[in-house]
Amino acid sequence: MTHAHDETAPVDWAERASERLALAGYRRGGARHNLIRLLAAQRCALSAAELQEALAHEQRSVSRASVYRILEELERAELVARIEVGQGIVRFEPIRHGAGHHHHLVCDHCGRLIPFSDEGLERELERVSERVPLVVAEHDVILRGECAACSEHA
Amino acid sequence: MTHAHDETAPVDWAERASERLALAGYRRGGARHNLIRLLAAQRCALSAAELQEALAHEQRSVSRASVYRILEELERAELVARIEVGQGIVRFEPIRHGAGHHHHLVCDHCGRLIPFSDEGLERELERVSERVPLVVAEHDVILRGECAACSEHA
DNA sequence: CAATTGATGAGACAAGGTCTTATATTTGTG
DNA sequence: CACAAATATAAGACCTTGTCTCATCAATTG
Ligand SMILES: [Zn+2]
Ligand SMILES: [Zn+2]
Ligand SMILES: [Zn+2]
Ligand SMILES: [Zn+2]
Repeated sequence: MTHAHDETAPVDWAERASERLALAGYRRGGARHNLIRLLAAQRCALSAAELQEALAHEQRSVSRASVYRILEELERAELVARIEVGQGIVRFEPIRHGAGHHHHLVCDHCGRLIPFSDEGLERELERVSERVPLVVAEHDVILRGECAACSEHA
Repeated sequence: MTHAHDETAPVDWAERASERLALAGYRRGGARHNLIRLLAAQRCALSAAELQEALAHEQRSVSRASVYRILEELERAELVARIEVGQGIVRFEPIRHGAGHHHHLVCDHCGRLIPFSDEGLERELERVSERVPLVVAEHDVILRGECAACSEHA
C-alpha cells in the first residue's frame, strides 16, 4: 500500500541511539545528548545547518564540528540516514524500524519534502538489488515533481 | 531484465539539445555548443568540475559560471539530469529516450558510479508515481553498497 | 582527587557553487 | 556590410557547506 505518512513518530529512537552508541564505546556528552534528543523529535529530515540552529534556539548551542561529527557517528551506526534531495541540499533523519522506512517526494518548485512508503516498491528494490554487480547496503528513491500547493496557484 | 549498460551511447542527443534550446529562444554560443558536444559523448554522469576540465583539455576552456549556467538551462529543458551520489558530489548526464534511461549504483567505498536499468523497477516506479500526492515529473533511484573491486581487497 | 582519555568549541581551511560586472558574440536591421 | 540591441561569456569576488586542527573541557577510572 502506498501512503503518505500521517502517524506520529515513534519516540524510543533516542534510547536506542544512546544505547547503541554507548555499546560502541562512546561517552555521553552534552552535545551528543542534545542532538539525539532533537533528532528523535523529528519525523523527517533536516539539514545540518537547520539542526544546529534548532539546537541553539531550543536547547543549547552546539558547534558545527560537533554537529557533523555526531551525525557521522550516527550514520555509521545506522541510526541516521543522509538524504540528498537536490540543489546540493543534504538532510539527515533518524532511521526507525521497518515500519518507519520510507522514501521521499520533493517539490521542484517550493522544495517541500514529503515522506512516503510503498511495500511493492520495497519488494521490487530488493529483487533488483540481488541482480546487480554490487553488494547493496541501502537504497534511495526520490520522486520529483510539483506538489499540490504549487500546482494550484501556478 | 536487469543489466549493466554495455552498449555505446546514442549520438543524436546533441542535435536534440541544440534544437530544443534554439526553440526556447537561446542563441548559439561557443561555450554552450562545446559543452553540449562534450555531454553528448558521455554515457554516464560527470561533475561540473570534471566537465570544465574536460572542456579545457579537449576543446577550449569554458568558465565555471558558463558551465553551471548552461547545465541549468539544460536541466530546465529536461535535457540533462542532476545526480547526487553522496559525499556532496553532484554529477550531470544527458537524458536520453526510453532506451537510455537508467539508474545508478554507487560504491560507498571508492565512489565508483555504475549505471543500470531494470524494466520491472520502472513499471513499479510508474505505478507508485500515480498513487502519490505529487505530480511526478521524474524519479531517481540509487543503490549504495560495495563494488566488486572493493569487496575483494577488503 | 588525579590521571587519562574521549568530547567539545572555535576558527582556519577547502571545495563547490552563486552572483556581479565588464567584455565579447550573436542577431536583426538599414 | 555596418551598426545597434540583446544575449552569451569570462573572470573573479563572494557565500555556503563541510572538513580539519588544536586547545580546552568533561567523563571515567582507580
Ligand atoms: Zn524522511
Ligand atoms: Zn511545492
Ligand atoms: Zn548515469
Ligand atoms: Zn568500489
